[in-house]
Amino acid sequence: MTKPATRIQKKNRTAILAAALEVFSQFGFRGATLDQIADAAGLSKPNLLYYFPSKEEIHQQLLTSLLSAWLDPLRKMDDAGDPIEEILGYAKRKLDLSRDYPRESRLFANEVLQGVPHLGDTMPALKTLVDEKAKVINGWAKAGKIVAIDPHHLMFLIWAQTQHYADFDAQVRAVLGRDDPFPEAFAFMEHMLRRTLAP
Amino acid sequence: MTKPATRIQKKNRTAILAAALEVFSQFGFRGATLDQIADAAGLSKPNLLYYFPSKEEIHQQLLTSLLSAWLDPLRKMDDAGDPIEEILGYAKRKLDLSRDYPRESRLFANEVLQGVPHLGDTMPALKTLVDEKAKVINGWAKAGKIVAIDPHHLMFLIWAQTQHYADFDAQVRAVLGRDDPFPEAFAFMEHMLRRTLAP
DNA sequence: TTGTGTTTTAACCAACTGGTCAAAGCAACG
DNA sequence: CGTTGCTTTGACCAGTTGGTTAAAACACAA
Repeated sequence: MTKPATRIQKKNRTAILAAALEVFSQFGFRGATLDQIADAAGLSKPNLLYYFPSKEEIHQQLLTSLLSAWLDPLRKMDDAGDPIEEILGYAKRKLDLSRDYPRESRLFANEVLQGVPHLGDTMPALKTLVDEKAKVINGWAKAGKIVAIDPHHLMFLIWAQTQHYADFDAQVRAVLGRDDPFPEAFAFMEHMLRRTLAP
Repeated sequence: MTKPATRIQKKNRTAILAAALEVFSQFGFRGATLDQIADAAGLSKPNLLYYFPSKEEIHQQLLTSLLSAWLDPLRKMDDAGDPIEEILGYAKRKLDLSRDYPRESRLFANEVLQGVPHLGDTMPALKTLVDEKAKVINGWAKAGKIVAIDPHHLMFLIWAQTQHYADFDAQVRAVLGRDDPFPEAFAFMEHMLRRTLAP
C-alpha cells in the first residue's frame, strides 16, 4: 500500500523539482547547492530534506523523468511513413523540445559533459533504441528513398544542431544580438536535411 | 621590467594549467576544487596558490588562452578562396580541434552552458568576427557560388556538429559502442555541407 | 475541544571549501 | 662555506556544504 500524498506534498514536491531543475541545469550537480534549491523553491533547507532524502535523489529523479520525454520524439519516428518527412518530423520535435524545455536540455548536457556519471546504466537502452532506428533508416536507404548515409552520424547531427540552440543559448543570443532564433533555425534545418537526405 | 620566470616556475605553471583544464572541463568552475587540481598537478594546495593567486585566476587564464585558439580556424577562412572548399576547410579545422583538444571544448561548453559568466565581455568581439565572416558568406551567395543561406545558422550548424563529438563524447561512445568516430564524422560532415551549400 | 498525524523550523554537526601565514627546505651564486 | 632568494609545507582559518535532530507549529477529523 502506497502513502496517500497530500495536497501540500504534491505542491511542495513539484516546487522543489522545478527549483532543482533551474539550479542543476545552470550549475551542474556539484556546482548546485541545497541552499540555492531551497531558496528557489521558497522553503527552508531542512524542509526540503523532509520531502527528498538527499541531493542525489532529487537529481536522479529529474534525470530519469527527463530521459523518457527526451527519447519520445525518436520513438515516434514511424518506419511506415514517408522517410524524409519522418526524419524531418523527428528533427522538428527535437527542436521544439529545445525551445520549450531548455533547462531540461541543459541538465542533460551537464550530465553528458561530465561523462554520464548518474545515468551510465541507461546508456545501453539508448543504444538499443538508436540502433533500432538506425536499421529503419538503413532500410529507407536501401529502398532508394533517401541517400545512403551513416544513420548514427545523422542522429548526432540532429541532436547536435537542435540541442545547440538550448545548451549554447548564451552564445547564440550574443552572436545574433536578439532572441528567439527558432523560426529561422527550423527553416535552416529543413533546408539542410532535405538536401543531405535526398537520394 | 618583468620577472625572469625560472625553469621550475615554467614547469609548475604549465602542470597546474594542465591539471586545472582537466578538472574544470569535467566539473565546471563551481564543481571543481583546488584540492582536486593540486592533486592532479602533483602539488600541495598552498604550493599551487603560490603560483596562482586564486581559483578564478587559473580559470580565467585557461579561458582566455582557449579563446584565441578557438577562433583561429574561423579567422583563417579566406574570402579569396573557393567558397565551398573554404567552408569545408573551416569545418575540418574545427573538427580537428574537437578531436585534439576535447578538454578545451568541454571547458568552453561548461562556460557557455552557465551563461558565459566569465567571458561575457568577449562576446562582442566574437560577434564582430562572426558578422564579418557572415558578410563574406553572403557575398559568395550573391555571386552564385553557394546557395542563399543564413550564414549565422550555418555557423551554428558547424559549431554544433563539431563540438558535439567532444562535448557529448560519452554519449557518442555509448551509442557507437567504440572509439574514434572522427574519420566517419568528417566524411559525414563533408557530404552534408557539400549538399547543403551547393548553389 | 482534543487528539493525531503532517509540516516546518531552529539549532546543530562533521566534512569540506578557498585561502593565509610563518617557518622550513632548497638551489645556486659569490 | 655562507648567504640570498626561490620553493614547499604544516598548521590554521572563516565560511559553506550536505545532512540530522528534536521540538514546535499546524491541519483537521472526531
